[in-house]
Amino acid sequence: MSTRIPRDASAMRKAPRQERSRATVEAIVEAATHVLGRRGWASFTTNEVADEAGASIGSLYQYFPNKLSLVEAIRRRHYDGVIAVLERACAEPVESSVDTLIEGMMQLHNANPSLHKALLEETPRVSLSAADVEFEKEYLRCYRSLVSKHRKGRKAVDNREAAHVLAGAIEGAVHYAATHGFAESPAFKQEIVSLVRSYLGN
Amino acid sequence: MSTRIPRDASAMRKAPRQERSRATVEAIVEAATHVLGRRGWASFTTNEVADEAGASIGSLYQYFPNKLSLVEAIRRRHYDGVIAVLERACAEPVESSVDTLIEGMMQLHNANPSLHKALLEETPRVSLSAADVEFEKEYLRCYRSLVSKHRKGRKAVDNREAAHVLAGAIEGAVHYAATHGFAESPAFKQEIVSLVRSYLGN
Amino acid sequence: MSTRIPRDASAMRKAPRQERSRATVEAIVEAATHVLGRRGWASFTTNEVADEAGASIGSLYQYFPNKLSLVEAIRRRHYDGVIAVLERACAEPVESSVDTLIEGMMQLHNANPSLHKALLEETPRVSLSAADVEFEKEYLRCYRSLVSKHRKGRKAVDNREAAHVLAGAIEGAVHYAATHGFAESPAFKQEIVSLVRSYLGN
Amino acid sequence: MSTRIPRDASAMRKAPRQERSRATVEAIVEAATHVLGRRGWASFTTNEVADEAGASIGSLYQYFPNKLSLVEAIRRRHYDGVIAVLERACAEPVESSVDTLIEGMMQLHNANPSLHKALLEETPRVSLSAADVEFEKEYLRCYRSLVSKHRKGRKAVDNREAAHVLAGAIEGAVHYAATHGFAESPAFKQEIVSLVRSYLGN
DNA sequence: AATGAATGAGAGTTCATTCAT
DNA sequence: TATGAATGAACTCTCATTCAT
Repeated sequence: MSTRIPRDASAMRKAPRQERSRATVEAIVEAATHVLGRRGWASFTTNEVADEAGASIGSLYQYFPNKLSLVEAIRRRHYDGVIAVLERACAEPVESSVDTLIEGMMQLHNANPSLHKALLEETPRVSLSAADVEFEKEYLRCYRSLVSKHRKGRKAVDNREAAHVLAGAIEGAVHYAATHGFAESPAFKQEIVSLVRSYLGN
Repeated sequence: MSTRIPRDASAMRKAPRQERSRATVEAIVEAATHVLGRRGWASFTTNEVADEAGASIGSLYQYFPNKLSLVEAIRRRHYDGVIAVLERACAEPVESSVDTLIEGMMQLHNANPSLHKALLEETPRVSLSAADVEFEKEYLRCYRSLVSKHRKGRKAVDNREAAHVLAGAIEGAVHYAATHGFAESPAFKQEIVSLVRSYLGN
Repeated sequence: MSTRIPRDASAMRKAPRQERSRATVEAIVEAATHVLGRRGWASFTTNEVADEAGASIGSLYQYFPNKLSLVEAIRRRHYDGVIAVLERACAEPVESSVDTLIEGMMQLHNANPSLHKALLEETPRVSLSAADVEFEKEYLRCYRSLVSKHRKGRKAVDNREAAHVLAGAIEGAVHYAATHGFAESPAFKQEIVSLVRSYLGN
Repeated sequence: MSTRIPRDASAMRKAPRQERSRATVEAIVEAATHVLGRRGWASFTTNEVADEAGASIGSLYQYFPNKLSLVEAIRRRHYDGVIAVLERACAEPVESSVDTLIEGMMQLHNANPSLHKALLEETPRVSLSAADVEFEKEYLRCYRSLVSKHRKGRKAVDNREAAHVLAGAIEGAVHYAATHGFAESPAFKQEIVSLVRSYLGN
């Protein structure tokens, strides 16, 4: 069935109160991650997720309002990883920050390539949940901070635009690497680094 | 039903021989394009495509072995557009080639944003059809030629790597522009151009 | 599952064009009638209907958009029967019209008591389909005509109100008879007739 | 799930002994009444009832063996109201009794129309619980008494039949009024009164 | 006595695909 | 060659009910 897309996919149906249920939710998200990586979105079924989590399908739906919300939970975790990498890079001195950034991004995407392919290329994006908006804001804040650190004296408006371009370009290059088998290549990584460096003027 | 993905998605079941058949096939691909843009992959149904094409579902399956092959046909057309842009850029003198390239890519993605979103973010990629491989080869040949034209005197191996990075980065930046509402902004386009120029050393 | 009620339950998804499909639709409605009578609404399942009709579940949904639409089709047939009885009664001379009316109504409800119980007491009513409105209009037209034939010289407004009351009362009495085991009793029928007669003033 | 109907729906699992329990049971029935009126039978869920009652689902099942028993409790209250109206009417002098009866019935059905619609048209009737039988007996006793008061000198057998017919007709007419928007109309009420009066011979 | 997490059978519905006409 | 009726596996999701705590 072609996955009628609901609008409210991001919210959890109810928060787990007891310790027991928190573990259940955790196991479900864990299982969903495995299943999505293994099968891809097209064959991702809620029953298999529940099975793998060792929970009943009923329990799954007690906490997740629909299939898509499982993937949104996974996406949220991915976002957390991205933000962490960005913040780590920002905290570095200028010289090493780009290296740290690209290294971190490559690791993130290469940790589970098929999962990220499914997440980025197959799963329908829900139309801007609150969490999405929050992520985007944080994400761009980091990129802007990075850009302005490298390009002292430029106009803020330009830096803002540059942050967008940089974000898109890095994501594209890293994703390309991950899907074309260059994820482990240090030379490829270096090449991305030099793309970023030359753009930022170092 | 979870869209069991077949292997032979790209081949057409049989080539249309008569004039009438060719028109039918054309109408079907046209319709598929509309439906995919309108509904997204999740609600893309072969019956709606046949309907919109003014053909019967039976006729559709006479020419396309399965649902995915419809999308592959669309993707092929997109590829043709990409190659055309690349070749146009290559044919230009060095100074204007980057501008032409980015301009062309932006137009391509912005002509039908929802279609491209569906094509790039939702539709499962068939595992390397012959056409895919062919496209990739041509695509990279163009990028390599572009890179080497700008970076005279560098080693071929490095240029090959640079071509990959450039391809990924441009795709990422352009896709970012298209999905974040910057597609019409000349300033954004200029920013991408300057990313590419600084990387290529001009 | 507690039968989320859809709004568009009355329309058929598509009209059967060929002879073959007309037969299928007919068989499905027939089967639905049996199943509803046998099981009641609570255990009325689309799969059993398809089974009993000798059709596949897919065929059923090709013509009926959802479970409720099956019952609406049945209800429409019941309505047709009611109208037929009313028109027959109207066509009679005044003296025998009430008798004919009650007789017909009793037969209608007693032909398949469990079906009518399910139809009238269990099945959710869809909020006023076009067919419903049409039926109500015709239904009341008949009752008004009946009332005014008996009560010459009364005001039309009063007759209109009387038609409503009469309709409700007859339905109630007949339904009571059917559900309490008096459906075959001529004495009971006569008692209803005398209720109606005394009200209409004959 | 298709609402497997249990036999023992009416019995309460255990009688509430303490004051607190009695309050809980009261709150649950109250909540069930609201939910049934608000949602209709199709979307009436035990979990929502418990929620609205401020009790846990476990507590609910401590006092009510199943979902249907909740509705039976509601139905019992409705029955009590009906009997009260009937007894009030019986206690009146002949001249005013019919008026009192119809007035009371109209009020009863119009107090919460959607609840009564759900109760009478949607909720499956359990096959003759003891309470049902008890109610029916009392109900008919009242109607018989009313009939015989008006129709002195008729045969008891006829009066018994008339009581049935009258009960059915009044219920039908009142229900018709409630579901067709005439519940507040004094003229409509008068019309029902005159139906009853003419039947009873006054 | 009360809680609420867990269960899971089973329902409705879709849609890619086939094949008789 | 074209049609469109027919198929049915497979999937999502609900909710009455139980039972460990």
